[in-house]
Amino acid sequence: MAEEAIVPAVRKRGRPTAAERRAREAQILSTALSVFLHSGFGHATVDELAAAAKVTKRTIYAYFGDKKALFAAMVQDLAVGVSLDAATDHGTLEALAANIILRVHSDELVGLHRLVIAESGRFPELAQALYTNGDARHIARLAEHIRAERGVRFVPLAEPLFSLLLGERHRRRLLGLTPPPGPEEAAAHAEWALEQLGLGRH
Amino acid sequence: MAEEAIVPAVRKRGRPTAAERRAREAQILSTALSVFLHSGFGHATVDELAAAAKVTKRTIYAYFGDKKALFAAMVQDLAVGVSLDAATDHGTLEALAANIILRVHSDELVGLHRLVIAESGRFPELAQALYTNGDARHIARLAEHIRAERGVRFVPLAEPLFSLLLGERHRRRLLGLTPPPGPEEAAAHAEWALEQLGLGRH
DNA sequence: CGTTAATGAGACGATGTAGTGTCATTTTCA
DNA sequence: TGAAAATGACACTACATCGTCTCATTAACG
Repeated sequence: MAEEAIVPAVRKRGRPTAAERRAREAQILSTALSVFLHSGFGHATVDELAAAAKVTKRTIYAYFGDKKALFAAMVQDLAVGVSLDAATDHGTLEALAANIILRVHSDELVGLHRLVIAESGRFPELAQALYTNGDARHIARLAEHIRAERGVRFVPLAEPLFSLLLGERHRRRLLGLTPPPGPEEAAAHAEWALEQLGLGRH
Repeated sequence: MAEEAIVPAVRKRGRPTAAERRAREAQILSTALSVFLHSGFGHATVDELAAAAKVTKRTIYAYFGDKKALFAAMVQDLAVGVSLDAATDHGTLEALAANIILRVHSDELVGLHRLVIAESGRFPELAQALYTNGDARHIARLAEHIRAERGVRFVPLAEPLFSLLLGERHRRRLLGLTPPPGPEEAAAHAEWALEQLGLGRH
């Protein structure tokens, strides 16, 4: 997604400074994401990964060892950044719910889930990392807001609420059958889900 | 899974009868499932598929053309058989719900979903087939039973009910993080889901 | 300023695997 | 009974792609 790093793209020979080295590493990890998301682990070639990062294969192998290690490093790196942006922290439960819907339908998260589901046999630990930093965190957020805005006795509804927020729409999205919803759709669906569980604003 | 076909394994030369041909084709499709489920589309080799079906590559190519066509034929073939067994037709809504939970957690359906999600970019039509013959059919069954046992005004709850029946447990199952539930767990969870939506037996 | 680390460029070897060709063999079908 | 279909066995081609190697080049570092 983000083709531009903080430091301008490094593309020259010679020994790099420490900062350049870090920038290059970040650049590889970042572009690897989009390549893996687009092609999957099996179909993405190392040449493709190198070209996307504007680096040679030589560098990739020097940095990460091999393709699997790069993949693992990428997912680990992402597991940190994937968590909900704190921007939604101060909204209402309704707003948070709508935001979560938009987030889980994003190309980034959908692609990551597809990738990890596909490779869950070969990279079991990645699935755990993704779930912990993704769904589990979303549910925790919902629980916080429910306690603050509806009362502690409604907290157990956080998980079913999350399930309803995703719903069939998200299953179809994972299968590539439906496009992501727009903001209005997300808001409407959030309201509806809250109603179903008796969490609607009365 | 089912290594034994109805007709004994065909392993001889010479021109086969029409029945033998059909049996061989079914055998290839059946063993292809287990191979693809185990290795994924990319990692499964045609030699592996041939060996599993006790057939030579030559025959596979004669029957299906190429690897992609075999994969497509397999999913098409399965989409028909994957639908709920009619055995649950005469039970209560509670029993149907519990049965659906067990079914969607089965190795077969979970593996199929993983496969199709992984290849959704390359085989979009397979995703549609799987959804239509899987989830969509489950929801339709639920709707029928809800109308018959609870009243027509509750029919719109069929879809959210299905979402709750799957819930986080099923998402974790897809990621390989949780084993399938047992019958008691499934029944308990079904009751709980029905309660949440006001569909519980009172 | 010389040494050396790090890289670009791209050729290269090794390997795995999709798909085909050949030939003998066995069985069906006319 | 004879021709043709279908298959097993398996060598073989074609090709993609992982990972390494060589060499020149540039800049960091002592």
